[in-house]
Amino acid sequence: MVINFENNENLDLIFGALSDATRRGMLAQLSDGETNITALAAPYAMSQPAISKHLRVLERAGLIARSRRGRDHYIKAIPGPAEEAGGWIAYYAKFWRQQFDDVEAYLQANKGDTK
Amino acid sequence: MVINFENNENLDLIFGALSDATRRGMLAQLSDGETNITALAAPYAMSQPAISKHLRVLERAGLIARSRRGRDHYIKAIPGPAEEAGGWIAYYAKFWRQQFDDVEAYLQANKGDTK
DNA sequence: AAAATTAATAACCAAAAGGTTATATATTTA
DNA sequence: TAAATATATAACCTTTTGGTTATTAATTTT
Repeated sequence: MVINFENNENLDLIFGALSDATRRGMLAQLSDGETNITALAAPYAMSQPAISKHLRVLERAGLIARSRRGRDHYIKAIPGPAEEAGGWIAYYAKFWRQQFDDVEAYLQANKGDTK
Repeated sequence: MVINFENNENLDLIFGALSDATRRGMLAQLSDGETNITALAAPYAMSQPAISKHLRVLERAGLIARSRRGRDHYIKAIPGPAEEAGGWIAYYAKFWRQQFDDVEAYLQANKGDTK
């Protein structure tokens, strides 16, 4: 199965969601396991609706799932989408790295040359 | 050396830069090597200033470098920052995946249980 | 020297992002 | 049942983003 990275709208949402420190912090916190929103919000000096919006962004990107138990909403991380985004980076970074190192090697090899 | 992922403003810029399909397309194209801006812009149905702005975003994120030869600007990808962002994902995805699979395994194990 | 090409910059616009306060809804606790 | 708690939604505001056209600057080609 070849991954189709081109024109993938999911990647817009996933990378967009990851581009904010508050949301990355929430995801980091979720590496300890499922939490309710109040606990997730605790570290941030912002209003409750702001937290709610950040969670919607993460949800829309498919990075989290929500389940309700009474009045509490429990949030957990879903690994798939982030892995997909990580895959995009890993795929292309290999090529960039290759060229980068090639140029380095070339410069190194021709270091003592006269003009 | 332990990487400090917390409160890393670079990640804002890097993930933000990666959240747009045009910019991802440019980076993908740069996996073939250095190109001038005209060639880089060719696939996109947008004005030249728009291209210029996308390149500034990539540059600000540290994802590309520019060198001038005459009137041409040549662009190449710099692998480091993207690798850093990939590292962030890889680091946390491991935890998310672990929990995700643990829950799966639990549900599987208790499949036939009566209430 | 004039025309063409490559790219940046300025000024503008609409939509999206990230925040706020006020209010509503559901559930739990006292 | 009344109060407290957990969360969402609505309405609003400011800044950022992604695009445009018009213009400018530098270089190359004719």
